[in-house]
Amino acid sequence: MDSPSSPPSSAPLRRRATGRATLNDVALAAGVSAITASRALRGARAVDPVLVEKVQVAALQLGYVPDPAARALASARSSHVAVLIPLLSNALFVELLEAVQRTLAPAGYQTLMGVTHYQAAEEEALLRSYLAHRPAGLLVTGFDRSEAARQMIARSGVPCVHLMETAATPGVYGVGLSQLDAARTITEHLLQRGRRRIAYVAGQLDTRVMQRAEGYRAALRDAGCYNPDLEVLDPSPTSMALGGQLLESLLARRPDVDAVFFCNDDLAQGGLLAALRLQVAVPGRIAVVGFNDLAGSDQMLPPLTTIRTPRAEIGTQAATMLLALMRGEPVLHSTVDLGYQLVVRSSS
Amino acid sequence: MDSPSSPPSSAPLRRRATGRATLNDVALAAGVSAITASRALRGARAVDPVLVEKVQVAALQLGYVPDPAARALASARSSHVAVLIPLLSNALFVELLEAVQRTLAPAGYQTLMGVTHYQAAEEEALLRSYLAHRPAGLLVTGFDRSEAARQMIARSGVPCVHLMETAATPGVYGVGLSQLDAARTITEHLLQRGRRRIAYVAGQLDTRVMQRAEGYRAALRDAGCYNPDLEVLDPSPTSMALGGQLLESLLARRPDVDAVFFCNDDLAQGGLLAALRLQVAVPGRIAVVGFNDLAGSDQMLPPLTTIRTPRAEIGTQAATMLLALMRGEPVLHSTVDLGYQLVVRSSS
DNA sequence: CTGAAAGCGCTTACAG
DNA sequence: CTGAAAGCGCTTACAG
Repeated sequence: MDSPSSPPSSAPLRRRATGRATLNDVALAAGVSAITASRALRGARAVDPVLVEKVQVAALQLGYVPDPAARALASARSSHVAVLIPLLSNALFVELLEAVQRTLAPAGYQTLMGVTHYQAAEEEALLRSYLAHRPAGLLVTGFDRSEAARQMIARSGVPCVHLMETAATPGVYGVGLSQLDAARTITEHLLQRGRRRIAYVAGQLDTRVMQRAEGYRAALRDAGCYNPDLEVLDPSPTSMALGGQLLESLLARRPDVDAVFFCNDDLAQGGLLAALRLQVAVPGRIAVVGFNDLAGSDQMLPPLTTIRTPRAEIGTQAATMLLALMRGEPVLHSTVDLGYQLVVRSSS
Repeated sequence: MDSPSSPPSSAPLRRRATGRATLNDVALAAGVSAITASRALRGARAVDPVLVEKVQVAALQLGYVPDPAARALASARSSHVAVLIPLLSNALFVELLEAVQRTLAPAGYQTLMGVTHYQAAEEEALLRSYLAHRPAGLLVTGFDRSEAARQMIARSGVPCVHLMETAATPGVYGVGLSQLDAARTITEHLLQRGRRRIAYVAGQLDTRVMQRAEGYRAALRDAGCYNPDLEVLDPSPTSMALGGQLLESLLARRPDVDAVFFCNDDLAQGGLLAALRLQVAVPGRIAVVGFNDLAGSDQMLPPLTTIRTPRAEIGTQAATMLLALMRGEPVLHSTVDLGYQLVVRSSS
């Protein structure tokens, strides 16, 4: 590293001493070359176990910590994984993110979070910015994105796993569940309880919400009960307040409705509270169900029937799959379907 | 993006062509030296406006994106800011985080999030790991941490701003509010409404929760109503379910209580639902108040009286302060108190 | 299984 | 206001 033949007369001066031990210091202390120290520490390639031991001891004694920037520059791979989620205000994505981070951190990867707000343009901007950092991997939510975003991902060559949905496209990696099947299941549950005029009340209207709408429709068509007039599709962001409003206007317009399937628990919780306020008996007059089983749904009055989605497990498995891809290990199943669970409580 | 003039075949072989334009390519195209291009692009030091223009045009044409790793290695400063929060399951911290990121991202900094779970050991581990990445700045929650953590921060020399609380320690930067004053205010509100047997029901018991307890005690002592028997301090993580349980056992033990101050809205929302379930009139028999004004509190039955904390503003201002510190700009006030707001709804 | 050389793409510090 | 030189701390690719 230091060429011994540069006599600048006065100062030996390493220009900016960082104070920290470098790989060279470790190599020197262990009596090996820098590259051997590097290999010993990374566990890459075969190195004489005796030397590995020596290097590890030296590293420990010197308190050596590899410099991520140097490593990234030399290897053209950073230790960052970018994770793009639509929203942070939805507990679902927060749990997903936490599970991802819990899996990636021990493997030495840093999570870079990006929030798209369900906007294609924001997703593109985030992708552009994060891809410039040459992340080692990418985790994105769902399959629905702009063609530009899709191409950026493809061209970057960065391994990418899709969260939350399942798709059979070969070469595309994903971990999730069938939103359609889950919605069909909970709708069938309502049918089995004898409900016939079942409304679907949705906000946000992102892809997954619309996939749920399809499941709802399929179940009702099969039962000969489908009525488009009972679909309430509002593009506003979901919230408890919106759930209450939508329920109230639905009841005013269609007093004969006997069940409401809210596209998520936020909306459903608000709907339940509005029913309480309006003195609409649940499940006496209307049954109410939600989707996701978020915190609080079991505390409602009455407790909410819903679909439990395995978001933590999705995060963990997606991160694990990404880890394999980043290491160049074979991934047997490019799509993993983690299923869902119907949680029947007293609201239906 | 693709350099149009890459000489093929007889390749002078840059060993690992990344394909991306480098600063040198930009400099060449602009007819200046690399260092001038660097300065022109960063806006550092004075550069002839004519040259700046040329460099910018060249950079644009070549689709030049600076390599963060190279920059970090050369300058010994990364573009990362580490943000340590206790929990992701509390909407408060999520909003804080989002505000921080929204402020930092446009300034070119990446946010590295860490979750401590209120554990000193986890915070130390995160600090150790993140500090190895030489972050440009640090954002931590509150002032309460282990001596080891404190020293790591101090020794690192990395600019650090503390979130959520206010403290007058010189040289220590913080943006927040007085948890004690806010708790005192809402307790006084209950006193003004004629309540006398006011309970404080808390979970988690982190520093801020205990500061609120102090505010509660101070207000009650001033009014001559303080009764330690009305304090319910449970170390469990807070949740709606816990709020319900704690209210129920409190009412069983002290049926004479006429108001309950829950340490946060999670607990209070659960308490309100439990009261509904138990047919305890609110505010008829007991008044109920919370803290933070989280989503849903305005939708409860009855809507919850609470303290609105300016967490988004705290995140924004803390990030802004950190930006100044990272740039070496003077920061006039090392502590910023953003206050709070008493939101009176029907539960009190 | 091990190493000498080169270089990743920037910025620092020093001159002019 | 501008630039030639050196080097940040690693890893790649090539030999042996």
